[in-house]
Amino acid sequence: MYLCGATVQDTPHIGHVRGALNYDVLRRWLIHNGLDVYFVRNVTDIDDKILTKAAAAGRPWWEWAATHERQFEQAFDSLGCLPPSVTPRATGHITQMVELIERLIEAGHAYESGGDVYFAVATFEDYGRLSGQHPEEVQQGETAAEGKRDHRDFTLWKRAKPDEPAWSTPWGRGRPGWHLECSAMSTTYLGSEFDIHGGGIDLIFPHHENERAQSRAAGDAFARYWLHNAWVTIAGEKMSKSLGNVLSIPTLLEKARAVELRYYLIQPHYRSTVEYSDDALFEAAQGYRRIEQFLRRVKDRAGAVRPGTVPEAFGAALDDDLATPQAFAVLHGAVRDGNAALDAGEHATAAEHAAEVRAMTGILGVDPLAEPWSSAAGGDTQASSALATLVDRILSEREHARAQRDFARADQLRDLVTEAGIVVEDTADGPTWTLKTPARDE
RNA sequence: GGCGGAGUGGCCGAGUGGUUCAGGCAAGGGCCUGCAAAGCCCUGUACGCGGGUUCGAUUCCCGCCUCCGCCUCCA
Repeated sequence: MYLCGATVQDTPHIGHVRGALNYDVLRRWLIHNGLDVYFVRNVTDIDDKILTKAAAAGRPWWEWAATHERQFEQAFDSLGCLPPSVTPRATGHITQMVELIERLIEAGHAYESGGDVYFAVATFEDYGRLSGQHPEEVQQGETAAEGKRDHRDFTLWKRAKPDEPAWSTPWGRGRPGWHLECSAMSTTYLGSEFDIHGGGIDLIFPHHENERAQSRAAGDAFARYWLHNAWVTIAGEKMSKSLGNVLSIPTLLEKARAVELRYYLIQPHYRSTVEYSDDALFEAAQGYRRIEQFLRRVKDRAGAVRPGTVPEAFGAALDDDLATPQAFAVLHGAVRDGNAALDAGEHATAAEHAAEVRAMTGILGVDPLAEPWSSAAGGDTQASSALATLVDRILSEREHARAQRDFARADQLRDLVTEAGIVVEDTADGPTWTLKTPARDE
């Protein structure tokens, strides 16, 4: 799989992460099915915007890129994305790009013009096939370059301007065009033909159309399947700096736990627009806590829970174009049935459902009992053993009081721990307690 | 101008020619509980508007309205 990763020009936002999460779920599902998934997520670390922003900040462009690359990596990691098999940077693959351009020029699909190299769109009959665009109808960009033979032609290599980073090539010094980078990096690691190429819906045209044109014109079969995830919008609009509605990951992680944010973003179908709202995020978090709670109940009352097998319906859902909404419905069904079994005192049945729940949440990357969430939660929802002993003692006192029907005393003791942020539950097997999960506005 | 997506019950969010059809959150009622909490059960009868096809349409066809995206190196 090849995923068009970030142009590391700014802080990652919820949209970047949404795409990454969709492909992470797909990847986990493929791995679960026994496939050997080689996952490439590239980094575009040379680009106009990086140069502009770095210059504005008075920093070297490479430092600017490295700083933001780190931020993206942290964002992906914090949300539980499996690390890619490889994370190629554009600047590390100039050699492969130059080779690809040479092949295209040789085949008559590209031409050099004043130090720039362009792809000749008219030489590739299949142009427009991926995006459904009719080349003759495409609006001409504002920056129509002078050296182009045809306004639809796009840049493979740009001649260096003074003071810009540049690499030496047979056509002079310059830097790569964006579309070219992905063609070169994907085939370098995945071969001339590979299975899945993903990215955001905006990349269909022109980015992916151009990638496909270049690579196929050069003789590579290229991607067999294309996946495009939809946007996260805010108040019905796409996020953008100019609207001032960009939701950065650090900001969001103040509102909800990382696993809850992940849960929120993978629940809708990847091709549906997610209309972000705090309320919707909090609702999703509530839904997640129900699952978390169920596993905790089972663990407390029926012992350790290991991941089991996934229900057939769950797999059928994911096999159908990654239908996560239906998959979640199956998951919730298992939680409900498991809870019911627990209420009925059927611990073995409850444990079976819990095992299914762990298997399913594992594929979705939100298993509360698996890394990284099990340990990440440690600081917040678990207490040190000394304090745990204290709470147990207090609750034990309360049980004595209850046994003697001294409910005033019992409630007093419960209030004591409740005020400390502990939630007490009385079950058929005795009382259990847990630290209160931080809720909204807290 | 070209290409594409969307309008579903209080909210989020699936889906389909008809009978139960999601699922979650919230709400109301019930069970359980000393009281709670958690959990379980029940309830709501929705599909932008106007036509058409059909025994029957939210789902198919036609028209319309509204919103959004891409064609500017933005996931």
